[in-house]
Amino acid sequence: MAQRGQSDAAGRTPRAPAENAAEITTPMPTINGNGLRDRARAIPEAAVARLAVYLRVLSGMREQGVASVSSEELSGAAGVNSAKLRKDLSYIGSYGTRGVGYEVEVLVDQIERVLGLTREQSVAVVGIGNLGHALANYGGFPGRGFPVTALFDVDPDLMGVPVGGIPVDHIDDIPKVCAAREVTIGVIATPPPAAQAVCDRLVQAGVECILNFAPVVLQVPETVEVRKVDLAVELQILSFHVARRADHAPDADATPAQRVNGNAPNGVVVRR
Amino acid sequence: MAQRGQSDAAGRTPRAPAENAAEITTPMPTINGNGLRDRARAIPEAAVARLAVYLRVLSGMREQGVASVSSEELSGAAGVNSAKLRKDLSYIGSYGTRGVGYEVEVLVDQIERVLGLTREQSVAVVGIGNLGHALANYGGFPGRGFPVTALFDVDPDLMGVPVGGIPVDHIDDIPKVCAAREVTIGVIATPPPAAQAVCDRLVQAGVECILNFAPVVLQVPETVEVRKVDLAVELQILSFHVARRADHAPDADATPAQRVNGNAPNGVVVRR
DNA sequence: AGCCGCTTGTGAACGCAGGCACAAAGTCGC
DNA sequence: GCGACTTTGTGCCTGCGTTCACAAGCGGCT
Ligand SMILES: NC(=O)c1ccc[n+]([C@@H]2O[C@H](COP(=O)([O-])OP(=O)(O)OC[C@H]3O[C@@H](n4cnc5c(N)ncnc54)[C@H](O)[C@@H]3O)[C@@H](O)[C@H]2O)c1
Ligand SMILES: NC(=O)c1ccc[n+]([C@@H]2O[C@H](COP(=O)([O-])OP(=O)(O)OC[C@H]3O[C@@H](n4cnc5c(N)ncnc54)[C@H](O)[C@@H]3O)[C@@H](O)[C@H]2O)c1
Repeated sequence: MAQRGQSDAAGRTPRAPAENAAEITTPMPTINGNGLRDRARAIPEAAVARLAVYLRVLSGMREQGVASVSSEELSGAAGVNSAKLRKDLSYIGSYGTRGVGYEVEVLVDQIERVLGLTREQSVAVVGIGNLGHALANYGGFPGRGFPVTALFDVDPDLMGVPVGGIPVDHIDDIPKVCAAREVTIGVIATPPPAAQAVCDRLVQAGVECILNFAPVVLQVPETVEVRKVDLAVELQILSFHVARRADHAPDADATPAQRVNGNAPNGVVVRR
Repeated sequence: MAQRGQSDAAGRTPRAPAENAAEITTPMPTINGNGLRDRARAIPEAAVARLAVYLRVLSGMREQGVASVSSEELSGAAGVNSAKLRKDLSYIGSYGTRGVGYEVEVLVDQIERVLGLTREQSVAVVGIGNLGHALANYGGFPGRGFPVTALFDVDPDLMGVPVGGIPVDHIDDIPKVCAAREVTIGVIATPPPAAQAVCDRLVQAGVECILNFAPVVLQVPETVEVRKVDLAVELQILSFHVARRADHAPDADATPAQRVNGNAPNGVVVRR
């Protein structure tokens, strides 16, 4: 029960009910209009998420001097099925060598290309509280092509104070600062009531990608991409599994199917 | 293009390739063995994630004195399709009144029941650095039934220091402390290299639900549920959309399909 | 009291994503 | 240079999740 695929509900913040169909179900000629253009669009979002994971694993391998990997090795390290991995990679092209595997260097380059990481994406964080501080101080982003270049808040005490090396600006300066620093991604870490207003400001400043930590459903134009990180929801999903397990376990034969081949009943498994 | 469903790749950390089949494809009598028990298991995980969102929206409504909602209103506020909302709610039972809608109070209670929120889930955070501090200080968790009751780290300077009102313990005390405080959920906020070891300790201490912030694929027994929050991946997905857009935009008619019916064709929507 | 309109709950259809399994393809050994 | 082995790339099939659309059910209005 621990795993299952990994299709899941996630960050995407839906909005109008209609464009759903519009996005993918474009009447039909989805693939006709223009083969090339649709190539990029054709990569399933789930695959994109996994590509990002592969990229991290591959980067680690490259650092350790690994020159080439097979789909089996890479999929193992990334925690996915090898067929899925190959299919994911096939979305971005054919860069493997049959009978051998993939060149780490090549894969890294290609995935970076597809994910748009060849160009650095400048990030702005709005709401420099507990979470905002953590994000601003985090060293993992700049190293991966996402330099945090702007911080915003409304608290007068924070104005000009450098956090993680960057001074905090007032949110009124969002348009000016974002334009100057070519911010492409906005991160919202304000209290929930302020989130929508902050979002609107970012959008007005031309930011088209938003990562939202506030537990609020943001309303945005269709041109803007929002992803939501909702920790309370994550905990509740885990809680659901606890509850489910509680309903299952007491009942004698409830879990046989899983134990049969799932579970190393007595401890074991792991094998990391 | 901004939306689309919200099925996505997400937190689930896969592992062995097999239990997939075990989990859902139980030979067949999935629904036979026992109708009731399978009810709970039958709720799609994607639906569980949305239920958590509905719950938050409903809680807000209740606080504002709203007594009843229609599926249309609620789905609008939650940013989903109304049919999907109704189907999600139908997984947990029939608590609506045709022609009228749902009683807010009832829905809140029922969703809480299904998500296992009737019992408080005690949370432990491991790795009290930037992120760990933010989590420990966050007031949103206790209020939602997830009291943070234990903090762990290895840094001697942190031992005993209270963060968010709770003193930090050494990770060697994980078994003892987790047992005493009945921790059911473990949150990993350590550097990546330490994550697997910490995870193993938590599992050994009997924690069966883990929320992992370290960009690492954790290996766990099948009995343990892991969800991953990977901010770098989130940013990369956003980056992908920037790149995609760059490929699309210059091209004249790239977005017509979406605009055609993408935009709240019949007004509706928005109304925030 | 009965009818009308509104909203739920769900059956059925559709489409995407995942997984299996194999043919194509290229390499290495001899 | 040829054969056999290895691993990729992908066609096909299966199944979940989403959406549509409508019948059933309930309250209110006349
Ligand atoms: N801290 C966590 O671990 C955590 C966990 C889950 C969710 N969240 C969510 O993340 C968000 C931030 O959490 P936090 O703990 O950092 O909160 P916080 O209260 O510590 O910080 C919020 C910051 O936002 C600033 N702010 C307030 N209104 C603003 C506005 N209109 N424009 C710009 N800045 C504004 C405040 O001055 C403050 O610095 C909240 O929505 C919270 O629900 C936080
Ligand atoms: N800070 C962020 O915004 C952010 C963003 C994305 C991901 N992350 C990830 O979250 C994790 C934590 O990030 P952070 O910025 O808080 O790091 P940090 O370095 O600030 O804190 C890490 C903490 O873990 C403790 N630690 C180290 N080894 C440990 C061990 N074996 N057992 C227990 N504790 C141990 C350290 O003492 C330190 O207090 C990292 O894996 C990071 O990649 C953080």
